[in-house]
Amino acid sequence: MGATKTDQFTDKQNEIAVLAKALGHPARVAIIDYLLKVDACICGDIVNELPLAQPTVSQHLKELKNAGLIKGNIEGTAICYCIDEKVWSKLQSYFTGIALKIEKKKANCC
Amino acid sequence: MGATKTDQFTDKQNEIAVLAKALGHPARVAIIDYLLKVDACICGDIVNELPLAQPTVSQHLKELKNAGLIKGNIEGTAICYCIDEKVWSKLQSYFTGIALKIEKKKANCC
DNA sequence: TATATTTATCGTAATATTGCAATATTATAT
DNA sequence: ATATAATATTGCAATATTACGATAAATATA
Repeated sequence: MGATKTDQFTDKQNEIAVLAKALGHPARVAIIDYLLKVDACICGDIVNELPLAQPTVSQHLKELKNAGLIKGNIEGTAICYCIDEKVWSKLQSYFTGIALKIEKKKANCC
Repeated sequence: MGATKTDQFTDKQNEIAVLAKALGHPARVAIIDYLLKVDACICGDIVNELPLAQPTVSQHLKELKNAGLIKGNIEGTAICYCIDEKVWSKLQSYFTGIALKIEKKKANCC
């Protein structure tokens, strides 16, 4: 007991859950914020931008990368982290879809 | 050690993280899916729709409620769960905002 | 009041996450 | 080759999550 029953849910449900979970920590939201703010792939500065030790930041970056939210390219001794564009449109359409469904009912609701 | 440093991040970052974390489990995504599918507030059936024991489902419902993603009204011996509309537009605009920012750059990126 | 029904809470075990110091790895520069 | 810089990995302690059986609480109905 204690292990998520991934196989009992649909691929789509698991995919959204993985992406949402990756964003489910303020440090990781902050990393995304920063990557968007500097409007470029950023090499290095991320650790200095966060109130956490270097290994902790590295771990959060790894989780964001595993989920597919960012990607990292090696640039000499530094690593260049970028927003990975692909999945973000999935998230946008997921939440836009929900917002549209919510718009359309209103009636049946308590 | 081991406790999230919530106070080191902005309210906005923490808010998104809380909402994302609440959706960071396939069972909770499935609950949202179901509430949207039946297109109404649903009293009762949720446990039967999920491959998990009743206490587990109850716990997931509680987490969704704590995050503000759903709300529950007592209806006699049953409880009526609904999508809570407020926060979903926040999520939509958060992800739409990101998608727009991603559209606008493309150039500076590796 | 007694019984059935529905949902919540408690207790507990298994697993996962968070954070950091210490260490290792990788690439550049000297 | 050696030193320097940047990032990753390891190991560990604290905390949180996940799941479920057992039990409690609340309401309806006989």
